[in-house]
Amino acid sequence: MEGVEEYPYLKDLNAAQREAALQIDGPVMIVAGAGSGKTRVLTYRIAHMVAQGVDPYNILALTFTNKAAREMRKRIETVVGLEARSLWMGTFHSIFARILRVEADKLGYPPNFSIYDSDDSKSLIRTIVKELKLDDKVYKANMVLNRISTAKNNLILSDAYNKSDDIKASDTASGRPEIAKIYDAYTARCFRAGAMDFDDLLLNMYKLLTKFPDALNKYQHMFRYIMVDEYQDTNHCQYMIIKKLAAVNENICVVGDDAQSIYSFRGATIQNILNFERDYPDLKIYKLEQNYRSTQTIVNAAGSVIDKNKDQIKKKVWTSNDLGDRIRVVRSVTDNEEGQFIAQSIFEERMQKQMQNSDFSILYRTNAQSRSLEEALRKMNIPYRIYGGQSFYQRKEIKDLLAYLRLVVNHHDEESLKRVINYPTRGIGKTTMERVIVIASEQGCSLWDVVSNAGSFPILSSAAGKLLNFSTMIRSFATLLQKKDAYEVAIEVAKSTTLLHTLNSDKTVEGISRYENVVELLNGIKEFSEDDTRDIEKNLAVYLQDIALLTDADQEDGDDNKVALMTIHAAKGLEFPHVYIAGLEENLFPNQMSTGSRKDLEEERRLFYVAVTRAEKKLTLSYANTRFRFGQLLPCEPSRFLQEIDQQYLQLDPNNFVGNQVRSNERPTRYGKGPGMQGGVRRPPQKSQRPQVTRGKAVPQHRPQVIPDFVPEDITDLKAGDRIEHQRFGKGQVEQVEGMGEHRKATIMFDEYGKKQLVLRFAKLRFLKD
DNA sequence: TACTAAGCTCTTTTT
DNA sequence: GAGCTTAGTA
Repeated sequence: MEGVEEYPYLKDLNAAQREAALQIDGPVMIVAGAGSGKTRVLTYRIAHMVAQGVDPYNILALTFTNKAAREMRKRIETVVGLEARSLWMGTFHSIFARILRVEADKLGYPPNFSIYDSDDSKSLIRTIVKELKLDDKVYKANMVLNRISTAKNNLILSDAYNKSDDIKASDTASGRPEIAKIYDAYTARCFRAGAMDFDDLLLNMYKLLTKFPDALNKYQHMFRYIMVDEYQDTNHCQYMIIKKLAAVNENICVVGDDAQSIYSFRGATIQNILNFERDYPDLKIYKLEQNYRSTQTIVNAAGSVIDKNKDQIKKKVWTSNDLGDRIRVVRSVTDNEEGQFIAQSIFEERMQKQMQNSDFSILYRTNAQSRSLEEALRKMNIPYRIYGGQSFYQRKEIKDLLAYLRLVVNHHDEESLKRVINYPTRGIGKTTMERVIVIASEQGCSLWDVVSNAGSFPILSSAAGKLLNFSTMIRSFATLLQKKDAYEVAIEVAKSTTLLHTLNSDKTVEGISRYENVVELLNGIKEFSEDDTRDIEKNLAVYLQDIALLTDADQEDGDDNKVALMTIHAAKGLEFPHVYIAGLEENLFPNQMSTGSRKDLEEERRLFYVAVTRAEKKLTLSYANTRFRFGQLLPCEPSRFLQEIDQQYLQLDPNNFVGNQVRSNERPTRYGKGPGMQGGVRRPPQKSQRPQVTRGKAVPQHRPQVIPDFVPEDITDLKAGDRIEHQRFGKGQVEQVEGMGEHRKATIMFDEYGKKQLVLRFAKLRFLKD
């Protein structure tokens, strides 16, 4: 190809990759199988643009995770140099937040708008449900938020939601006719608080582009080249925004793999790929099918599973790599044993093959699974790092300080105000806050407006002084914003609110760690203030908006050599020489919530595909016969995926049962009652989907015993030595009973939980006659 | 109003 | 097991 010698980096690409990288003009779709060098193509594509004289400032590259964005920026920097800094590269949410900050006034938001995370959103929904006097058992925050989120992702505003008969019918059918009202109130309240939730960042971007032609024009010309990674994971709103932005230049390139679409719960739809072909009939499609990452065994095994899906674009992923080892399948008796096995195995591999800790990764379906794995790794002194899970920024002490800072920047931020107004305690209790909330909704103003004018509301008279002190304090912090940097303001807030002092005086292990966390946060703010590698403003408001979109996976790893633990979702885009997939059990992976419909099951299968294709050299699949879940020890059955994998690729552990496992005919019941998730009851799996019952060794069924009636009267003559059973903690032996009458307390040694002290009046116990 | 223990409810995945 | 609510007590 002409001129290629000028760009030595192109030597790193194969023919298909090179074509895709060189085609920088016009609409392009790159269908990239797992491990096919997608990031490499994108990197060199951008490098090539810059080499061709395109100003990086005119390039917009959207990714789904900060990790992916940072990774790509780093790679581009090594090819292009410092110029890469002015690239518009980041997640949808962070790029749009940056733009909306500039354009906020057009939409009626303050430039310092707060970003509500899902906890804030849920808490707001809870308050609204309460205020509307609706049953919070029916209108569960999670469920309502999902519903609102889905609507927003499909560009259905609360007006339209109210007017749509379809929606009304389906909400009524599911027994929740008032969702429209909640949606209304939620939107109004967020707006009143000067806050956007995650979905609003997308939705408002869309509004900006549709309602303000000058803004549309500006960004259409600014983003001459647009690239979207993981296109299969975009939702309708994101699709529409991209379409708008690309409408003038049509230099748009999307990269995706339908087999790795694992975010449909977030509104992602395969429809976007089909729409893309329809919208740009003259588009060029490049298929990257050669896998450079994994052994033949792994590539083929992954293929043998994903082939079972009906919804897919057929493609043949292949590799010229070695055949490699077979995939090991390991059975353990309990989840703890599973952890021990994996830890042991990593230990041995590391020794025998001189591998690094960072060569290993353990993947799982749900965050809760990390606990038993962690324990085992810790016992074997294997350093590990958990990605995702409870994020640093979700810890209480961190949220507290951040809430103060958010409130200083945006006084109207209701969720932050509610969080800190009485922390540390300053005598503003529940009753007072309830009154404040009532006044605010009567007056249609924010909580801050009420708090800072507490004197004018007689009903608040007793607390007025305290409320005013609080608002004066917050205001005084706000005046600092002008003359001091983010770090100085944060320090001042942490000190004057006595937050730092309170934490520092708690000398328990947890207390010290909380204090250290806050100090770490403050250091983070300092770093941010001093960071000059990014071309952005550096005040507190920007910092807050930045970190609102950060997850724990985004913290710098440094040079650490640790085993990586994460959910499969978090593992997307990563690769490791040796991967363990833990918890391959029916109802866990595939997840219970997803075994109802074919679509859901196919998404689980794609998830499995993603997990398997993270492995380069070795893959170990693991499952346990029993697992502690939902507060109970439950029996587990091996995942159907173990049977779906072409058995020729598997190496069965001598003591494992895959293929000849006896299964119970009964599915474990879903926890809790009531209809299933979105829109009614899920169908039970079809008979044919169920793996067949064949001969083999029976697994003991540890079905939890249901104890119908715990009657407190039964235990009036409880005494030391009695064997009892508690509704929650199970069986145990009474060690000591103290106190008289109703106020007696018992110290009980529970078999499962160790020693506990219970107030007998409340304890739901019954005697065991062994 | 603040604090505590007990009880209840949920338990997928992420920005 | 975690996070939240409720009820009782100080």
